[in-house]
Amino acid sequence: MEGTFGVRKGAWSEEEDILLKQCIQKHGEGKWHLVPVSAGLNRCRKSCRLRWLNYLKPNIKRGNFAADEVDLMLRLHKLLGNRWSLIAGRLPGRTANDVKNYWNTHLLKKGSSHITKLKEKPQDMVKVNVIKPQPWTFSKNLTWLSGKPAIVGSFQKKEDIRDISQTPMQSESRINWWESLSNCGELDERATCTQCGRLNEVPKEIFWAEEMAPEAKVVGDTLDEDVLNYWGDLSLDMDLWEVLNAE
DNA sequence: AATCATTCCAACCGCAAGACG
DNA sequence: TCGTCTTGCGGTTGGAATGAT
Repeated sequence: MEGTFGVRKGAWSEEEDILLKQCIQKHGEGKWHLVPVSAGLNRCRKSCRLRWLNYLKPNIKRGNFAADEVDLMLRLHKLLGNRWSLIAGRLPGRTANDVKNYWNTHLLKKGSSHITKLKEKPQDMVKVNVIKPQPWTFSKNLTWLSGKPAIVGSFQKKEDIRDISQTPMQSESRINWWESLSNCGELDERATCTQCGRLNEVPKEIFWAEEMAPEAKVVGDTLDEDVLNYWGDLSLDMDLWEVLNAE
């Protein structure tokens, strides 16, 4: 399994995986042109990058796609076409390769009923009123009832609550925004969407909804990670919005 | 049990875009 | 402005696994 210049090709061995993992844990992602040498791998940089992104990277979700993942995939594909990386960006733990493979094997070839239904819709139905995503924050009167979900507040548009002068896409604002939240002591609960009941879904609702009025629940312990996840979701929605807005 | 067909997914390839000198 | 290098993306392929006969 050697290609030109003696570079190894084909399936990765366990030893190669370990070497690649160790290299990236030590030096971090990026600089792929340096990875084969520093990892001691007889592989091309593209092969290393692909192996990491599609298989070795932490938090990659294996196994079958859940029904809600498929549903979201179908909706996003309807909007974005074969832009697998953008679609995968909205499916936590799934890679662009996963999404593409799933689409080609499960949905495209088999003529999924979902696809059929979507194709039956007139084109003008597809063009939803996409509202530009905005950072949202919590109202000040939140109360958390221990152990049980309680509707105690709602998400409100940022300008109603706190002055956040920078937009999400301005580079430095991501950290500043997050730091300001974590320091203010007001944001100490996690939020789920009242419609789907899942964590971190509010940004998605912002993206999909034609009306911007998602009520929110407060349901859990303090998790800084949740706010960061929210922020990650929001920036992805901004990416999608920009793509759609450009077309 | 053997053979052939199909499915599925990891990996490869070529291209485009961005960074940089 | 141009050329080179690197990265990231989508399309495609190869082969292992599974199912059918």
